[in-house]
Amino acid sequence: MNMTTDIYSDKALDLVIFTVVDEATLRSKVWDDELISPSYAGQKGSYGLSLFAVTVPADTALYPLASGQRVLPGGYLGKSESLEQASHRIAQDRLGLSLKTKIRQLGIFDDPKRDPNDRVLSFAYWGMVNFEDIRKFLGGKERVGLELICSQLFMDKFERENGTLDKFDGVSRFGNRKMPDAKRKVGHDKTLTSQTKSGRILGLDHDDMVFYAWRQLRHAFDGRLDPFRYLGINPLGEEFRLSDLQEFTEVCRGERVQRDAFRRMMLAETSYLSSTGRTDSKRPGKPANLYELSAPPPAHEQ
Amino acid sequence: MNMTTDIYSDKALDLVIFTVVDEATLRSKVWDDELISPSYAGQKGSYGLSLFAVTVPADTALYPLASGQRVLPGGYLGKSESLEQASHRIAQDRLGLSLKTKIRQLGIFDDPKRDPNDRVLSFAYWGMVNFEDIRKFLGGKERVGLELICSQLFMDKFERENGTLDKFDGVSRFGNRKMPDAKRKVGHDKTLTSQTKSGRILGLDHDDMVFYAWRQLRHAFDGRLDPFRYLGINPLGEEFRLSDLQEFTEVCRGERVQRDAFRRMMLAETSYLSSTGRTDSKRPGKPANLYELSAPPPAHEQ
DNA sequence: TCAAAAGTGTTCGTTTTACACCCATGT
DNA sequence: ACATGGGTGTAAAACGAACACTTTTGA
Repeated sequence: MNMTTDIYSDKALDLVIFTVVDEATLRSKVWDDELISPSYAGQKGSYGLSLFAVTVPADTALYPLASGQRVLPGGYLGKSESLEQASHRIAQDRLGLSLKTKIRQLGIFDDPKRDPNDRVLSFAYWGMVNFEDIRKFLGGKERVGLELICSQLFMDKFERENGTLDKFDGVSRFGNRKMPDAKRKVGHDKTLTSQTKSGRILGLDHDDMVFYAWRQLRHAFDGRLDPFRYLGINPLGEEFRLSDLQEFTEVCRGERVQRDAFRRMMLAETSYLSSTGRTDSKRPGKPANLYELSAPPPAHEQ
Repeated sequence: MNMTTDIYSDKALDLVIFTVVDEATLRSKVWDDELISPSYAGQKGSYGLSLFAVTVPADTALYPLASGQRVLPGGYLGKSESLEQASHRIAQDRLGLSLKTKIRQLGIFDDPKRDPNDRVLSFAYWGMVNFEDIRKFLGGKERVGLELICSQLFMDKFERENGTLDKFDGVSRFGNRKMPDAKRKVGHDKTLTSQTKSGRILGLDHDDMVFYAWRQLRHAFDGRLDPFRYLGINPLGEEFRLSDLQEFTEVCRGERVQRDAFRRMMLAETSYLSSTGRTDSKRPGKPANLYELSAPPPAHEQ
């Protein structure tokens, strides 16, 4: 616990902390519906797995431009700490969270923000935590909550409104990218919340931070490399169904994968999975083979 | 011309400015051999195209840790300017260069540097300029020079010493990445200059900046998207041979491409090239068809 | 006639995609 | 029996690497 009072008030860090949780767990473990946005109240249908980012209400004194809105947890850089250390301290101070997971630099955000009189540079960092690790710190005086980024239900809805998902290189509530049109000579076309009719979700420029952090998160799941080794977490537990891993992947990437193709890719020679030999029949249908990560995600070294 | 004296001395910007030039042009237009590193003096054989980064001697007063070494051009952030503006002003002040090209953020470098008593955060930016635009500012009181990153000759040499290039996902004087082994479950293995026997090239942590900027530069050339639209320059002139574009690509990526495959990819339906109908027979061999960019790189808007 | 570089045809193996079918369980 | 998801076979299509061959110029 670092009682840094000696801080640079012109150097802020904002954290995009992702977590993935299924609807059933969320409903049973989070009692305060206001902490989840959009709220589940009166919501029909099952969400399945959902990807969230941790948010807090904007401190009106510090962020006059964002009063009443929610923002990413942030803080100032201490004079005697590295950026990496600061990101861990801020997670600890603001959320109570001990980040054992790997955290990565996203970039510098230069937009006018917070006190408009004081120029503040904002360094964004991102990482993913297990839901269990953030769960107990939700709510409280700080009103720590979760903002939905993508879910199975969100993808269904998006598909109904915008046609098939495979025209997109990933969709989320914070924006998406259209696939290059094959005929057009230009690259991907991105759409952020600032350009949609529904408008911005968080205060300040934090929607952009979430969007770009999410774009980086997606990289954890391309190729056949172990995403959990990259992220430094193990959200699925000791052993899991392939379909669980698939759902996890789909929600993080904001796109659908074909079941048989996914299975074959994951079970290829070079895979990071190994069969445990056991099966699970807790759910309807044929019992599923269970798999585990060949190498556990390394503990985060400081 | 911005006479900013009001600066943040704890916020620095360093610029990785790439340029590509062929040996003949370099020899005929740069009279001072000391500005090119490694020097051409006594060098046999043709370099062909080469990729360089712009460097300056370290200011011993400002950078006691790097006295005698060369470093990237840099400067401090002004109180009234954005990071983007600062990067342009620094290019102007330090080099005389009007950056009309697009410049991109690379990241924050937090290492101890410059005055060891004063904590300085360094924001790295990168971009590519046409050789003609930087040429006239080489030399002078500031001793502006070029540091080789990759060239056809470098790749030849590397190939002789390390076996075939296709085990690597790009090679350069500032480091390389080995391809994932297909059997191994881990990702790419990178080697930076700090880990090689030849050791670091530039002072401070600027080798790392060059390496990571170069890794981003490589992205301009993957896929079938127009690299020059991405970079904001047009280094090949109005019309060019496909083999010129190929050499340019190879030197920037630090890897070889098969001639026929390259041709077919570039001339596919979705290409960013269009034939001008003219041919060029200035060089030996069959006259080459000339091509142009379907869309010119957009002028950089400030 | 030869070297040099441009440009094309064709093969072969791999990867991707799609679709269809079979399997094992609980109700 | 049948709904529900798990798991596999297979074939068409797309892609990529490799190789060999043809073409057109200057020397």
